[in-house]
Amino acid sequence: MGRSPCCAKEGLNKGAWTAQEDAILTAYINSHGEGQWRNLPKRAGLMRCGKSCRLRWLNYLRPDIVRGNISPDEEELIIRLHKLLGNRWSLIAGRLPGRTDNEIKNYWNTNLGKRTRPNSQHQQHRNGESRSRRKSSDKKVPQPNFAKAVRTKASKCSSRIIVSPHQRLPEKDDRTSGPSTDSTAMPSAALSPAVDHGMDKVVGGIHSDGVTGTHSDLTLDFNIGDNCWSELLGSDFWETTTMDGLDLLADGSIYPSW
DNA sequence: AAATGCTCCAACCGCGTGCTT
DNA sequence: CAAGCACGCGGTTGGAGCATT
Repeated sequence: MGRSPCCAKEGLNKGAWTAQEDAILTAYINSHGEGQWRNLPKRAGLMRCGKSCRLRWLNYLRPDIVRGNISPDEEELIIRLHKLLGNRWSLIAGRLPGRTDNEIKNYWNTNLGKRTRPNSQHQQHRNGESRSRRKSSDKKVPQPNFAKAVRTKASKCSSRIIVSPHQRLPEKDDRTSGPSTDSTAMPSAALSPAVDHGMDKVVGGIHSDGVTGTHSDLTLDFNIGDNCWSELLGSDFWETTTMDGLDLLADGSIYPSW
């Protein structure tokens, strides 16, 4: 099938977003809502590709984004979910309220990936000569001259900043008050039905308070098709996953037994 | 203090998929 | 049914800033 370019590339800004662009995009989405990404730049008056706008919104401007360091609980959860789901970053992100797939992917590539497989090709690539060589030779189109590009680099910080006041964070605080440091326990917010991604439905059915619940409440309804099962069976999932805390039902759903 | 190397993350790119025409 | 469109996803890259020499 022929594919048209996502947008006309001529005259569009690329690279870092300026504060002004951020403001325009935020204002537009606040008043018109998300979606229609292709037409959004034109309507909002942005010299950006729709894709770029979408990415900027989803990864940075969205009000419910949680910024700051990944907590140990989140890290644990990421590792577990990665064992379970592989590189399905969006699915994993759906289990971590306020975290974006991009952020988790970056975190994995820079931290967890290294730790779990220290001699990986990825690390060799990132640390090896190929990268430094690329840096000097592979030149892309120079970025346009922005008046002031916003470097949105997240600084290291010891505390998390919650942008949205109505965003309930994982019941971290609740749990820290108790002795529950069980490594098998998923942060309960991770079970919130925040995201439901098509075929890989990992629908956490849990009470909205995210605290109480029976087994049926906690059922992770893996709506897995044949292909996905064969993928799972063919992978090292059953070797790498301890499955402690997870029970497999005959209907294919997996629920935690803690 | 300067040069060089490395890390991290925002942003880009290309592809797959579902929906619409 | 095929073609085109729109969106979402995962992999990759660029470059600022930090660390080391």
